[in-house]
Amino acid sequence: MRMSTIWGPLAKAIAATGTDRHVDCLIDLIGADIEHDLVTVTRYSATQTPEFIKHRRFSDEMVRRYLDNYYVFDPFYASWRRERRLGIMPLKRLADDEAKRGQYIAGFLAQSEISDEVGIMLADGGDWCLGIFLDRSTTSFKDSEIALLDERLPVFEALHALDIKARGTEFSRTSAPTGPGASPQQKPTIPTSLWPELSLRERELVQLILAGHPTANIAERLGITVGTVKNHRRRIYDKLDITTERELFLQFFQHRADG
Amino acid sequence: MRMSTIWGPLAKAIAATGTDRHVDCLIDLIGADIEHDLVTVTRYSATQTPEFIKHRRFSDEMVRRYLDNYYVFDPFYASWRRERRLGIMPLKRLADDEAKRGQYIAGFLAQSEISDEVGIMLADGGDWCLGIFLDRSTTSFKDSEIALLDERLPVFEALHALDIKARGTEFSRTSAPTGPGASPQQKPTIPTSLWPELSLRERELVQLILAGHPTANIAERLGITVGTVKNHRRRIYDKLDITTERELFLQFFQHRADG
DNA sequence: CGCGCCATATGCCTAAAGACACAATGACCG
DNA sequence: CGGTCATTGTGTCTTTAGGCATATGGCGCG
Repeated sequence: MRMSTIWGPLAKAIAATGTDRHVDCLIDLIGADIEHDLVTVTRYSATQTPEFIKHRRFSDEMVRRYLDNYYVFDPFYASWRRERRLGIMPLKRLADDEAKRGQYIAGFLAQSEISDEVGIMLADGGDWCLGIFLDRSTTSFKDSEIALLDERLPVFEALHALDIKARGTEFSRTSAPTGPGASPQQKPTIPTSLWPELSLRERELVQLILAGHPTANIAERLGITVGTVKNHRRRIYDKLDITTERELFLQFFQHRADG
Repeated sequence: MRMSTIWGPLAKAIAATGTDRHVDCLIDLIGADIEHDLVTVTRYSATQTPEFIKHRRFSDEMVRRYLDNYYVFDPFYASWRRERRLGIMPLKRLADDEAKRGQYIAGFLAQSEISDEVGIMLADGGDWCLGIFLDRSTTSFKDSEIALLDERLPVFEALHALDIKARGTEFSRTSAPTGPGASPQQKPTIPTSLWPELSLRERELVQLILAGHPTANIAERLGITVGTVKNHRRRIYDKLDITTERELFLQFFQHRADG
Protein backbone atom coordinates (compact mmCIF):
# COMPACT_ATOMS: atom_id res chain seq x y z
CA MET A 1 0.00 0.00 0.00
CA ARG A 2 1.30 3.42 -0.96
CA MET A 3 2.02 5.64 2.00
CA SER A 4 0.11 8.87 1.91
CA THR A 5 2.02 12.08 2.55
CA ILE A 6 -0.97 13.88 3.92
CA TRP A 7 -1.39 12.56 7.46
CA GLY A 8 1.76 14.00 8.94
CA PRO A 9 1.08 17.57 7.80
CA LEU A 10 -2.56 17.12 8.77
CA ALA A 11 -1.66 16.16 12.32
CA LYS A 12 0.70 19.12 12.54
CA ALA A 13 -1.97 21.44 11.22
CA ILE A 14 -4.47 20.24 13.79
CA ALA A 15 -1.96 20.74 16.57
CA ALA A 16 -1.08 24.21 15.30
CA THR A 17 -4.57 25.71 15.39
CA GLY A 18 -4.60 28.74 17.63
CA THR A 19 -0.84 29.21 17.35
CA ASP A 20 1.15 31.42 15.02
CA ARG A 21 2.27 28.36 13.09
CA HIS A 22 -1.29 27.83 11.92
CA VAL A 23 -1.07 29.40 8.48
CA ASP A 24 2.26 27.76 7.74
CA CYS A 25 0.95 24.35 8.68
CA LEU A 26 -2.16 24.96 6.63
CA ILE A 27 0.01 25.70 3.61
CA ASP A 28 2.02 22.55 4.24
CA LEU A 29 -1.16 20.55 4.43
CA ILE A 30 -2.79 21.99 1.33
CA GLY A 31 0.37 21.67 -0.71
CA ALA A 32 1.44 18.33 0.72
CA ASP A 33 0.69 16.31 -2.39
CA ILE A 34 -0.26 19.03 -4.85
CA GLU A 35 2.77 20.03 -6.90
CA HIS A 36 3.40 23.76 -6.78
CA ASP A 37 6.22 26.22 -7.33
CA LEU A 38 5.26 29.06 -5.04
CA VAL A 39 2.67 30.07 -2.50
CA THR A 40 1.06 33.38 -1.58
CA VAL A 41 -1.42 34.10 1.20
CA THR A 42 -3.55 37.22 1.21
CA ARG A 43 -6.48 38.49 3.19
CA TYR A 44 -9.36 40.15 1.40
CA SER A 45 -11.79 42.65 2.84
CA ALA A 46 -14.98 44.15 1.53
CA THR A 47 -13.90 47.63 2.42
CA GLN A 48 -10.11 47.67 2.47
CA THR A 49 -7.36 46.82 0.07
CA PRO A 50 -5.92 43.30 0.27
CA GLU A 51 -3.23 42.41 2.80
CA PHE A 52 -0.32 40.11 2.15
CA ILE A 53 -0.01 37.56 4.93
CA LYS A 54 2.72 35.22 3.75
CA HIS A 55 4.59 34.11 0.69
CA ARG A 56 6.99 31.35 -0.24
CA ARG A 57 9.43 31.51 -3.09
CA PHE A 58 7.87 34.81 -4.11
CA SER A 59 9.80 38.07 -4.26
CA ASP A 60 9.12 40.98 -1.95
CA GLU A 61 9.30 43.14 -5.03
CA MET A 62 6.30 41.35 -6.55
CA VAL A 63 4.44 41.68 -3.26
CA ARG A 64 5.00 45.41 -3.42
CA ARG A 65 3.82 45.58 -7.00
CA TYR A 66 0.72 43.59 -6.18
CA LEU A 67 -0.21 45.84 -3.27
CA ASP A 68 0.57 48.98 -5.24
CA ASN A 69 -1.12 48.19 -8.50
CA TYR A 70 -2.07 44.73 -9.53
CA TYR A 71 -4.55 43.93 -6.78
CA VAL A 72 -7.04 45.98 -8.76
CA PHE A 73 -6.82 43.45 -11.57
CA ASP A 74 -6.70 40.39 -9.30
CA PRO A 75 -9.64 38.31 -10.56
CA PHE A 76 -9.75 36.32 -7.31
CA TYR A 77 -10.19 39.53 -5.36
CA ALA A 78 -12.79 40.85 -7.77
CA SER A 79 -14.69 37.59 -7.74
CA TRP A 80 -14.74 37.38 -3.97
CA ARG A 81 -15.89 40.95 -3.57
CA ARG A 82 -18.68 40.45 -6.03
CA GLU A 83 -19.91 37.01 -5.04
CA ARG A 84 -18.32 36.38 -1.66
CA ARG A 85 -17.88 32.81 -2.73
CA LEU A 86 -15.52 30.71 -0.67
CA GLY A 87 -13.91 27.39 -1.51
CA ILE A 88 -11.58 26.11 -4.20
CA MET A 89 -11.14 28.62 -6.99
CA PRO A 90 -9.05 27.66 -10.03
CA LEU A 91 -7.85 30.53 -12.16
CA LYS A 92 -9.60 29.22 -15.24
CA ARG A 93 -12.97 29.39 -13.50
CA LEU A 94 -12.60 33.16 -13.33
CA ALA A 95 -13.55 34.01 -16.88
CA ASP A 96 -15.76 36.91 -15.90
CA ASP A 97 -13.98 40.15 -16.40
CA GLU A 98 -11.86 39.54 -19.48
CA ALA A 99 -10.11 42.90 -19.39
CA LYS A 100 -9.02 42.77 -15.78
CA ARG A 101 -8.19 39.11 -15.99
CA GLY A 102 -6.12 39.67 -19.08
CA GLN A 103 -4.16 42.44 -17.42
CA TYR A 104 -3.59 40.30 -14.36
CA ILE A 105 -2.38 37.33 -16.38
CA ALA A 106 -0.33 39.28 -18.90
CA GLY A 107 1.10 41.60 -16.27
CA PHE A 108 1.31 40.26 -12.80
CA LEU A 109 1.40 36.53 -13.47
CA ALA A 110 3.81 36.87 -16.37
CA GLN A 111 6.18 39.01 -14.29
CA SER A 112 5.90 36.52 -11.45
CA GLU A 113 6.58 33.65 -13.84
CA ILE A 114 3.28 32.04 -12.98
CA SER A 115 1.35 29.99 -15.51
CA ASP A 116 -1.50 28.73 -13.37
CA GLU A 117 -2.96 29.49 -9.98
CA VAL A 118 -5.55 28.03 -7.65
CA GLY A 119 -7.01 29.78 -4.63
CA ILE A 120 -8.35 28.24 -1.45
CA MET A 121 -10.70 30.87 -0.08
CA LEU A 122 -11.54 30.51 3.60
CA ALA A 123 -13.89 32.48 5.83
CA ASP A 124 -11.70 34.48 8.15
CA GLY A 125 -13.89 35.87 10.88
CA GLY A 126 -15.82 39.07 10.70
CA ASP A 127 -16.26 39.76 7.06
CA TRP A 128 -12.84 38.78 5.85
CA CYS A 129 -11.57 36.11 3.55
CA LEU A 130 -8.23 34.36 3.75
CA GLY A 131 -6.92 33.29 0.36
CA ILE A 132 -4.19 30.68 0.09
CA PHE A 133 -2.84 30.51 -3.44
CA LEU A 134 -0.79 27.73 -4.99
CA ASP A 135 1.05 28.73 -8.15
CA ARG A 136 2.79 26.84 -10.94
CA SER A 137 5.42 28.34 -13.18
CA THR A 138 5.13 26.04 -16.19
CA THR A 139 2.30 23.50 -16.10
CA SER A 140 -1.37 23.86 -15.18
CA PHE A 141 -3.39 22.33 -12.39
CA LYS A 142 -5.25 19.24 -13.54
CA ASP A 143 -8.94 18.73 -12.89
CA SER A 144 -8.14 15.75 -10.73
CA GLU A 145 -6.00 17.93 -8.51
CA ILE A 146 -8.75 20.50 -8.20
CA ALA A 147 -11.15 17.69 -7.34
CA LEU A 148 -8.74 16.56 -4.64
CA LEU A 149 -8.74 20.03 -3.13
CA ASP A 150 -12.52 20.23 -3.37
CA GLU A 151 -12.79 16.97 -1.51
CA ARG A 152 -10.52 18.16 1.27
CA LEU A 153 -11.95 21.67 1.48
CA PRO A 154 -14.18 20.90 4.48
CA VAL A 155 -11.07 19.93 6.40
CA PHE A 156 -9.29 23.18 5.53
CA GLU A 157 -12.38 25.14 6.52
CA ALA A 158 -12.78 23.32 9.81
CA LEU A 159 -9.12 23.87 10.66
CA HIS A 160 -9.24 27.56 9.97
CA ALA A 161 -12.53 27.97 11.81
CA LEU A 162 -10.98 26.27 14.81
CA ASP A 163 -7.98 28.54 14.63
CA ILE A 164 -10.19 31.61 14.59
CA LYS A 165 -12.16 30.26 17.52
CA ALA A 166 -9.03 29.46 19.52
CA ARG A 167 -7.57 32.83 18.71
CA GLY A 168 -10.78 34.48 19.82
CA THR A 169 -10.61 33.02 23.31
CA GLU A 170 -6.97 33.95 23.45
CA PHE A 171 -7.86 37.58 22.89
CA SER A 172 -10.04 37.58 25.95
CA ARG A 173 -7.17 36.48 28.17
CA THR A 174 -4.04 38.18 26.91
CA SER A 175 -3.67 41.38 25.01
CA ALA A 176 -3.57 41.05 21.27
CA PRO A 177 -0.81 38.56 20.40
CA THR A 178 -1.52 39.43 16.81
CA GLY A 179 1.11 37.64 14.80
CA PRO A 180 1.60 37.97 11.09
CA GLY A 181 -1.08 35.39 10.34
CA ALA A 182 -3.56 36.43 12.98
CA SER A 183 -7.17 36.99 12.06
CA PRO A 184 -8.66 40.44 12.49
CA GLN A 185 -11.58 39.07 14.48
CA GLN A 186 -13.62 42.21 14.06
CA LYS A 187 -17.15 41.19 14.75
CA PRO A 188 -19.94 43.63 13.99
CA THR A 189 -22.17 41.88 16.49
CA ILE A 190 -25.66 43.19 16.88
CA PRO A 191 -26.32 43.95 20.54
CA THR A 192 -29.41 42.25 21.90
CA SER A 193 -30.57 45.60 23.19
CA LEU A 194 -31.10 46.70 19.63
CA TRP A 195 -34.16 45.18 18.01
CA PRO A 196 -35.30 42.99 20.90
CA GLU A 197 -38.39 42.08 18.91
CA LEU A 198 -36.33 39.97 16.55
CA SER A 199 -35.88 36.25 17.05
CA LEU A 200 -32.45 34.70 17.33
CA ARG A 201 -32.55 33.48 13.79
CA GLU A 202 -33.71 36.83 12.54
CA ARG A 203 -30.86 38.54 14.34
CA GLU A 204 -28.53 36.13 12.61
CA LEU A 205 -29.99 37.20 9.29
CA VAL A 206 -29.66 40.87 10.19
CA GLN A 207 -26.04 40.27 11.07
CA LEU A 208 -25.33 38.85 7.63
CA ILE A 209 -27.33 41.54 5.87
CA LEU A 210 -25.43 44.31 7.65
CA ALA A 211 -22.19 42.54 6.82
CA GLY A 212 -23.10 43.24 3.21
CA HIS A 213 -24.09 39.81 2.00
CA PRO A 214 -26.64 39.56 -0.79
CA THR A 215 -29.62 37.24 -0.42
CA ALA A 216 -28.19 34.43 -2.53
CA ASN A 217 -25.02 34.46 -0.49
CA ILE A 218 -26.86 34.31 2.81
CA ALA A 219 -28.93 31.42 1.52
CA GLU A 220 -25.84 29.49 0.55
CA ARG A 221 -24.09 30.25 3.81
CA LEU A 222 -27.03 29.17 5.95
CA GLY A 223 -27.90 26.21 3.77
CA ILE A 224 -31.45 27.40 3.04
CA THR A 225 -33.12 28.57 -0.14
CA VAL A 226 -33.18 32.09 -1.51
CA GLY A 227 -36.93 32.18 -0.99
CA THR A 228 -36.57 31.49 2.69
CA VAL A 229 -34.03 34.22 3.12
CA LYS A 230 -36.36 36.64 1.36
CA ASN A 231 -39.14 35.51 3.63
CA HIS A 232 -36.95 36.23 6.65
CA ARG A 233 -36.09 39.64 5.29
CA ARG A 234 -39.77 40.35 4.83
CA ARG A 235 -40.59 39.42 8.42
CA ILE A 236 -37.64 41.43 9.75
CA TYR A 237 -38.68 44.48 7.74
CA ASP A 238 -42.23 44.12 8.98
CA LYS A 239 -41.14 44.00 12.59
CA LEU A 240 -38.89 47.02 12.22
CA ASP A 241 -41.53 48.86 10.25
CA ILE A 242 -39.32 49.34 7.23
CA THR A 243 -39.47 48.13 3.64
CA THR A 244 -35.90 47.99 2.34
CA GLU A 245 -32.44 46.87 3.31
CA ARG A 246 -31.41 50.49 3.02
CA GLU A 247 -33.59 51.45 5.97
CA LEU A 248 -32.06 48.63 7.97
CA PHE A 249 -28.67 50.24 7.46
CA LEU A 250 -30.13 53.58 8.47
CA GLN A 251 -31.60 52.18 11.68
CA PHE A 252 -28.30 50.59 12.54
CA PHE A 253 -26.62 53.89 11.83
CA GLN A 254 -29.03 55.75 14.01
CA HIS A 255 -28.39 53.33 16.81
CA ARG A 256 -24.65 53.79 16.58
CA ALA A 257 -25.01 57.58 16.55
CA ASP A 258 -27.28 57.58 19.58
CA GLY A 259 -24.95 55.16 21.34
CA MET B 1 -10.77 9.37 -9.28
CA ARG B 2 -12.26 7.48 -6.37
CA MET B 3 -13.89 9.74 -3.83
CA SER B 4 -12.56 9.26 -0.37
CA THR B 5 -15.06 8.93 2.49
CA ILE B 6 -12.63 10.29 5.04
CA TRP B 7 -12.69 14.06 4.50
CA GLY B 8 -16.22 14.75 5.57
CA PRO B 9 -15.92 12.96 8.93
CA LEU B 10 -12.51 14.52 9.38
CA ALA B 11 -13.86 18.03 8.95
CA LYS B 12 -16.65 17.28 11.41
CA ALA B 13 -14.16 15.87 13.90
CA ILE B 14 -12.01 18.97 13.69
CA ALA B 15 -15.00 21.20 14.24
CA ALA B 16 -16.19 19.09 17.17
CA THR B 17 -13.06 19.34 19.29
CA GLY B 18 -13.87 20.86 22.62
CA THR B 19 -17.55 19.96 22.34
CA ASP B 20 -19.41 16.93 23.63
CA ARG B 21 -19.68 15.60 20.09
CA HIS B 22 -15.94 15.07 20.03
CA VAL B 23 -15.79 11.35 20.84
CA ASP B 24 -18.64 10.55 18.49
CA CYS B 25 -17.00 12.39 15.64
CA LEU B 26 -13.71 10.71 16.42
CA ILE B 27 -15.42 7.34 16.15
CA ASP B 28 -16.98 8.35 12.85
CA LEU B 29 -13.58 9.39 11.56
CA ILE B 30 -11.70 6.32 12.68
CA GLY B 31 -14.36 3.99 11.39
CA ALA B 32 -15.10 5.94 8.22
CA ASP B 33 -13.50 3.49 5.84
CA ILE B 34 -12.60 0.64 8.17
CA GLU B 35 -15.32 -1.98 8.17
CA HIS B 36 -16.58 -2.74 11.65
CA ASP B 37 -19.64 -4.16 13.34
CA LEU B 38 -19.56 -2.45 16.70
CA VAL B 39 -17.65 0.16 18.66
CA THR B 40 -16.78 0.55 22.31
CA VAL B 41 -14.97 3.39 24.01
CA THR B 42 -13.42 3.00 27.43
CA ARG B 43 -11.10 5.01 29.61
CA TYR B 44 -8.29 3.26 31.41
CA SER B 45 -6.64 4.42 34.56
CA ALA B 46 -3.58 3.20 36.41
CA THR B 47 -5.38 3.28 39.71
CA GLN B 48 -9.06 2.85 39.00
CA THR B 49 -11.19 0.32 37.22
CA PRO B 50 -12.01 1.10 33.58
CA GLU B 51 -14.88 3.39 32.65
CA PHE B 52 -17.22 2.85 29.75
CA ILE B 53 -17.53 6.06 27.76
CA LYS B 54 -19.60 5.07 24.78
CA HIS B 55 -20.73 2.10 22.77
CA ARG B 56 -22.44 1.48 19.49
CA ARG B 57 -24.38 -1.64 18.63
CA PHE B 58 -23.26 -3.15 21.89
CA SER B 59 -25.66 -4.25 24.60
CA ASP B 60 -25.89 -2.54 27.97
CA GLU B 61 -25.89 -6.01 29.44
CA MET B 62 -22.42 -6.69 28.04
CA VAL B 63 -21.23 -3.33 29.34
CA ARG B 64 -22.37 -4.37 32.79
CA ARG B 65 -20.64 -7.72 32.53
CA TYR B 66 -17.42 -6.09 31.37
CA LEU B 67 -17.40 -3.63 34.23
CA ASP B 68 -18.34 -6.30 36.76
CA ASN B 69 -16.01 -9.09 35.74
CA TYR B 70 -14.32 -9.24 32.40
CA TYR B 71 -12.25 -6.09 32.61
CA VAL B 72 -9.68 -7.99 34.66
CA PHE B 73 -9.14 -10.28 31.67
CA ASP B 74 -9.11 -7.46 29.15
CA PRO B 75 -5.71 -7.81 27.44
CA PHE B 76 -5.82 -4.21 26.18
CA TYR B 77 -6.26 -2.98 29.72
CA ALA B 78 -3.54 -5.29 31.04
CA SER B 79 -1.15 -4.29 28.30
CA TRP B 80 -1.69 -0.59 28.84
CA ARG B 81 -1.24 -0.85 32.60
CA ARG B 82 1.98 -2.78 32.14
CA GLU B 83 3.57 -0.92 29.25
CA ARG B 84 1.59 2.30 28.94
CA ARG B 85 1.92 1.95 25.23
CA LEU B 86 -0.37 4.16 23.12
CA GLY B 87 -1.25 3.89 19.47
CA ILE B 88 -2.87 1.28 17.27
CA MET B 89 -3.25 -2.01 19.04
CA PRO B 90 -4.58 -5.03 17.15
CA LEU B 91 -5.85 -7.89 19.26
CA LYS B 92 -3.41 -10.37 17.79
CA ARG B 93 -0.46 -8.29 18.92
CA LEU B 94 -1.46 -8.98 22.52
CA ALA B 95 -0.08 -12.50 22.83
CA ASP B 96 1.42 -11.88 26.21
CA ASP B 97 -0.67 -13.43 28.89
CA GLU B 98 -2.17 -16.50 27.32
CA ALA B 99 -4.39 -17.36 30.24
CA LYS B 100 -6.08 -14.01 30.59
CA ARG B 101 -6.30 -13.50 26.89
CA GLY B 102 -7.90 -16.92 26.46
CA GLN B 103 -10.52 -16.16 29.05
CA TYR B 104 -11.27 -12.76 27.48
CA ILE B 105 -11.63 -14.22 24.04
CA ALA B 106 -13.50 -17.33 25.02
CA GLY B 107 -15.69 -15.52 27.47
CA PHE B 108 -16.28 -11.88 26.79
CA LEU B 109 -15.66 -11.71 23.06
CA ALA B 110 -17.55 -14.91 22.36
CA GLN B 111 -20.55 -13.68 24.33
CA SER B 112 -20.34 -10.36 22.53
CA GLU B 113 -20.10 -12.17 19.20
CA ILE B 114 -16.78 -10.53 18.46
CA SER B 115 -14.12 -12.27 16.40
CA ASP B 116 -11.52 -9.52 16.12
CA GLU B 117 -10.81 -6.20 17.75
CA VAL B 118 -8.44 -3.28 17.30
CA GLY B 119 -7.85 -0.56 19.84
CA ILE B 120 -6.81 3.04 19.23
CA MET B 121 -5.19 4.07 22.47
CA LEU B 122 -4.95 7.82 23.00
CA ALA B 123 -3.37 9.85 25.77
CA ASP B 124 -6.20 11.35 27.75
CA GLY B 125 -4.61 13.83 30.08
CA GLY B 126 -3.16 13.13 33.47
CA ASP B 127 -2.56 9.45 33.76
CA TRP B 128 -5.44 8.26 31.70
CA CYS B 129 -5.84 6.53 28.40
CA LEU B 130 -8.81 6.69 26.08
CA GLY B 131 -9.36 3.47 24.17
CA ILE B 132 -11.53 3.44 21.06
CA PHE B 133 -12.22 -0.13 19.95
CA LEU B 134 -13.47 -1.30 16.59
CA ASP B 135 -14.89 -4.82 16.60
CA ARG B 136 -15.77 -7.34 13.93
CA SER B 137 -18.17 -10.20 14.44
CA THR B 138 -17.00 -12.55 11.73
CA THR B 139 -13.87 -11.53 9.84
CA SER B 140 -10.52 -10.23 11.06
CA PHE B 141 -8.77 -6.92 10.50
CA LYS B 142 -6.23 -7.13 7.69
CA ASP B 143 -2.70 -5.88 8.02
CA SER B 144 -3.37 -3.24 5.40
CA GLU B 145 -6.20 -1.86 7.50
CA ILE B 146 -3.97 -1.75 10.58
CA ALA B 147 -1.34 0.04 8.51
CA LEU B 148 -3.97 2.57 7.46
CA LEU B 149 -4.80 3.28 11.07
CA ASP B 150 -1.12 3.52 11.97
CA GLU B 151 -0.65 6.05 9.24
CA ARG B 152 -3.54 8.17 10.48
CA LEU B 153 -2.75 7.82 14.15
CA PRO B 154 -0.99 11.20 14.40
CA VAL B 155 -4.20 12.82 13.25
CA PHE B 156 -6.29 11.04 15.87
CA GLU B 157 -3.78 11.98 18.53
CA ALA B 158 -3.68 15.61 17.47
CA LEU B 159 -7.46 15.81 17.47
CA HIS B 160 -7.81 14.35 20.92
CA ALA B 161 -5.00 16.50 22.27
CA LEU B 162 -6.76 19.56 20.92
CA ASP B 163 -10.02 18.46 22.51
CA ILE B 164 -8.34 18.08 25.88
CA LYS B 165 -6.72 21.47 25.51
CA ALA B 166 -9.96 23.16 24.53
CA ARG B 167 -11.80 21.45 27.35
CA GLY B 168 -9.17 22.63 29.81
CA THR B 169 -9.42 26.24 28.81
CA GLU B 170 -13.16 26.38 28.75
CA PHE B 171 -13.67 29.95 29.81
CA SER B 172 -16.69 32.10 29.48
CA ARG B 173 -16.71 34.63 26.73
CA THR B 174 -16.10 38.26 27.42
CA SER B 175 -18.86 40.70 26.82
CA ALA B 176 -18.86 44.28 25.65
CA PRO B 177 -15.22 44.88 24.83
CA THR B 178 -15.89 48.22 23.23
CA GLY B 179 -14.20 51.10 24.96
CA PRO B 180 -14.47 54.79 24.24
CA GLY B 181 -17.90 56.28 23.71
CA ALA B 182 -17.00 58.26 20.64
CA SER B 183 -18.98 61.41 20.46
CA PRO B 184 -21.71 60.85 17.91
CA GLN B 185 -21.48 63.11 14.94
CA GLN B 186 -24.78 64.89 14.71
CA LYS B 187 -24.51 65.89 11.11
CA PRO B 188 -24.51 63.06 8.62
CA THR B 189 -22.44 65.18 6.30
CA ILE B 190 -19.82 63.41 4.27
CA PRO B 191 -16.43 64.83 5.16
CA THR B 192 -14.37 65.88 2.18
CA SER B 193 -11.51 63.81 3.49
CA LEU B 194 -13.54 60.73 2.75
CA TRP B 195 -13.64 59.85 -0.93
CA PRO B 196 -11.64 62.82 -2.26
CA GLU B 197 -11.79 61.28 -5.72
CA LEU B 198 -15.47 62.12 -6.03
CA SER B 199 -16.65 65.27 -7.72
CA LEU B 200 -18.86 67.76 -5.94
CA ARG B 201 -21.95 66.53 -7.69
CA GLU B 202 -21.05 62.94 -6.93
CA ARG B 203 -20.59 63.73 -3.27
CA GLU B 204 -24.03 65.27 -3.32
CA LEU B 205 -25.36 62.02 -4.74
CA VAL B 206 -23.53 59.96 -2.13
CA GLN B 207 -25.02 62.14 0.56
CA LEU B 208 -28.51 61.43 -0.65
CA ILE B 209 -27.80 57.74 -1.14
CA LEU B 210 -26.46 57.37 2.39
CA ALA B 211 -29.45 59.31 3.65
CA GLY B 212 -31.48 56.39 2.37
CA HIS B 213 -33.09 57.89 -0.69
CA PRO B 214 -33.89 55.54 -3.55
CA THR B 215 -32.87 56.45 -7.05
CA ALA B 216 -36.28 57.78 -8.11
CA ASN B 217 -36.43 60.02 -5.06
CA ILE B 218 -33.01 61.46 -5.74
CA ALA B 219 -33.90 62.10 -9.35
CA GLU B 220 -37.02 64.00 -8.40
CA ARG B 221 -35.20 66.01 -5.77
CA LEU B 222 -32.40 66.99 -8.13
CA GLY B 223 -34.69 67.54 -11.07
CA ILE B 224 -32.95 65.01 -13.28
CA THR B 225 -34.03 61.69 -14.70
CA VAL B 226 -33.76 58.32 -13.03
CA GLY B 227 -31.30 57.20 -15.67
CA THR B 228 -28.95 60.00 -14.86
CA VAL B 229 -28.97 59.20 -11.21
CA LYS B 230 -28.17 55.61 -12.06
CA ASN B 231 -25.29 56.73 -14.19
CA HIS B 232 -23.99 58.78 -11.30
CA ARG B 233 -24.22 55.78 -9.07
CA ARG B 234 -22.35 53.75 -11.64
CA ARG B 235 -19.55 56.27 -11.81
CA ILE B 236 -19.35 56.58 -8.04
CA TYR B 237 -19.18 52.83 -7.64
CA ASP B 238 -16.46 52.63 -10.26
CA LYS B 239 -14.36 55.23 -8.48
CA LEU B 240 -14.77 53.56 -5.12
CA ASP B 241 -14.14 50.16 -6.68
CA ILE B 242 -17.45 48.71 -5.53
CA THR B 243 -20.52 47.41 -7.32
CA THR B 244 -23.48 47.90 -4.98
CA GLU B 245 -25.03 50.47 -2.70
CA ARG B 246 -24.51 47.94 0.04
CA GLU B 247 -20.77 48.28 -0.25
CA LEU B 248 -21.09 52.05 -0.12
CA PHE B 249 -22.74 51.68 3.26
CA LEU B 250 -20.00 49.29 4.33
CA GLN B 251 -17.28 51.73 3.32
CA PHE B 252 -18.99 54.49 5.23
CA PHE B 253 -19.29 52.20 8.23
CA GLN B 254 -15.67 51.36 7.99
CA HIS B 255 -14.77 55.02 7.91
CA ARG B 256 -16.77 55.80 11.02
CA ALA B 257 -15.35 52.79 12.83
CA ASP B 258 -11.80 53.80 12.02
CA GLY B 259 -12.67 57.37 12.84
C1' DC C 1 -7.33 74.66 -33.23
C1' DG C 2 -8.40 69.78 -32.37
C1' DC C 3 -7.71 66.29 -29.11
C1' DG C 4 -8.33 63.93 -24.89
C1' DC C 5 -10.41 63.96 -20.38
C1' DC C 6 -14.10 64.35 -17.27
C1' DA C 7 -18.63 65.44 -15.52
C1' DT C 8 -23.21 65.22 -16.85
C1' DA C 9 -27.01 63.03 -18.95
C1' DT C 10 -30.19 59.30 -21.06
C1' DG C 11 -32.26 54.81 -22.76
C1' DC C 12 -32.28 49.75 -22.85
C1' DC C 13 -31.54 45.29 -20.86
C1' DT C 14 -30.57 41.93 -17.09
C1' DA C 15 -30.10 40.66 -12.25
C1' DA C 16 -31.65 41.23 -7.76
C1' DA C 17 -34.76 42.81 -4.20
C1' DG C 18 -39.17 43.14 -2.46
C1' DA C 19 -44.60 42.12 -2.11
C1' DC C 20 -47.85 38.66 -1.59
C1' DA C 21 -49.97 34.14 -0.97
C1' DC C 22 -49.62 29.71 0.88
C1' DA C 23 -47.99 25.59 3.50
C1' DA C 24 -45.61 22.18 6.59
C1' DT C 25 -43.11 21.21 10.73
C1' DG C 26 -41.87 21.55 15.53
C1' DA C 27 -41.45 23.85 19.96
C1' DC C 28 -43.72 25.96 23.62
C1' DC C 29 -47.67 27.20 26.50
C1' DG C 30 -52.03 27.79 28.81
C1' DC D 1 -55.09 19.23 23.58
C1' DG D 2 -55.47 23.26 20.58
C1' DG D 3 -53.32 27.66 19.60
C1' DT D 4 -49.39 30.63 18.82
C1' DC D 5 -45.11 31.40 16.93
C1' DA D 6 -40.58 30.47 14.80
C1' DT D 7 -38.58 28.34 11.04
C1' DT D 8 -38.16 26.62 6.51
C1' DG D 9 -40.00 26.21 2.17
C1' DT D 10 -42.42 27.34 -2.76
C1' DG D 11 -44.17 30.16 -6.44
C1' DT D 12 -45.45 34.38 -9.04
C1' DC D 13 -45.37 39.08 -9.76
C1' DT D 14 -43.67 44.07 -9.60
C1' DT D 15 -40.12 47.33 -8.59
C1' DT D 16 -35.49 48.66 -8.26
C1' DA D 17 -30.59 48.38 -8.87
C1' DG D 18 -26.84 47.57 -11.71
C1' DG D 19 -24.37 46.86 -16.49
C1' DC D 20 -23.63 48.78 -20.92
C1' DA D 21 -23.61 51.94 -24.81
C1' DT D 22 -23.67 56.40 -25.99
C1' DA D 23 -24.14 61.46 -26.32
C1' DT D 24 -23.12 66.35 -25.05
C1' DG D 25 -20.63 70.28 -23.15
C1' DG D 26 -16.74 72.37 -20.61
C1' DC D 27 -11.78 72.52 -19.95
C1' DG D 28 -6.86 72.37 -20.34
C1' DC D 29 -2.92 71.48 -23.34
C1' DG D 30 0.39 70.86 -26.98
